[in-house]
Formats: sequence, structure tokens, C-alpha cells
Amino acid sequence: MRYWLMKSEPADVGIDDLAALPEQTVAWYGVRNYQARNFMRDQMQIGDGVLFYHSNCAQPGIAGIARVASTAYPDATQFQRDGKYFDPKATPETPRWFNVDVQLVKKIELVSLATLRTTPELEQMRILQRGNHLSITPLDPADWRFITERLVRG
DNA sequence: GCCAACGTTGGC
DNA sequence: GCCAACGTTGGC
Repeated sequence: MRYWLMKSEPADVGIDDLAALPEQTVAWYGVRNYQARNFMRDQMQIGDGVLFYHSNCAQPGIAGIARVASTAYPDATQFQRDGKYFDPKATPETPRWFNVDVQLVKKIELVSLATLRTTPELEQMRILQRGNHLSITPLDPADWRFITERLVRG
């Protein structure tokens, strides 16, 4: 059992969009970074804990608790010729990009980036490190516990 | 395999 | 919209 922080832009898929989807589940499409892909493809297991993070928006922060709901499979958007995630080098025989499904567990009162930054216990969190732009990062179990038990309300 | 150029991320 | 940081690309 591992824990992850996964960033999504609310203008694309926010916590309320996720809540409105069938099974409250979304394919985590569009990841085009190898390290993030490898986390999904090689390490994620069904049931892993996910912090659903809103990025690139007015109020960045953790917006919900979710879980990994599938193992990795080829990201359908890499084959969509007219889509923004099309990859001409990918073929169905040799896909390049993979995604898992992520299912909402519960929406929470936003734990803002500012709160995370001012919490000494979370100093080591990868998301808070200078220059980190990885959209999927592993979470220390201790950080998961601290955040879900001490910072999450609602 | 180096590395400059370029594109993207994402907070502010 | 700015810009620092970082990843990827492609010429050599």
C-alpha cells in the first residue's frame, strides 16, 4: 500500500467534476512525463491512497481524498489525433503513455498550499520542494497520516 | 553523449 | 503575465 499526491487542474478536472462522474472515477489521462508515468505503470496498486491536489488555479491545495482504482493501462488520449495529448510516436501495439483510474473517496475542506507550507511536520514533502513540477509524487506514509488525521476536516 | 534551444509547469 | 526550474529534443 502506497500513497500519492496527484495534481489536477480544476479547469480541466476538479474535485466537483470527479464527484459528478460515474463511480466518481476518472482515468488519469494526459500525463506526459516519464517519471510520473512510471509511478503509475510500475508502482501503483488498487487501493493506494491519493491526495487529489488542485494546481494552477486561484486556490491551490488538497481538495479531496481518493484511491487508485485500477492498475495502469494505455492512456487513450495518446491515440486521439485531434486531441491535445496526441502522441504521433505512440501506437496501440507500442503505447508510450499509461494511466490508472482514480476514484474519489471524499471531498474535503481545502487544505491550502499555504497551510502545507507553514506546517513544519511537512517540510520534507516533495510537492513543497523548490522547483518540483512533477504531477504525481509519492507520499511518505507519515505525511499521509499527518495530513489525513490532523489537517483534513469534513 | 554533449548541450543549447525550446517548451512546460505552476506559484505568485 | 512573469519567471525560475526542469524536462525533452535534436544537431553535431
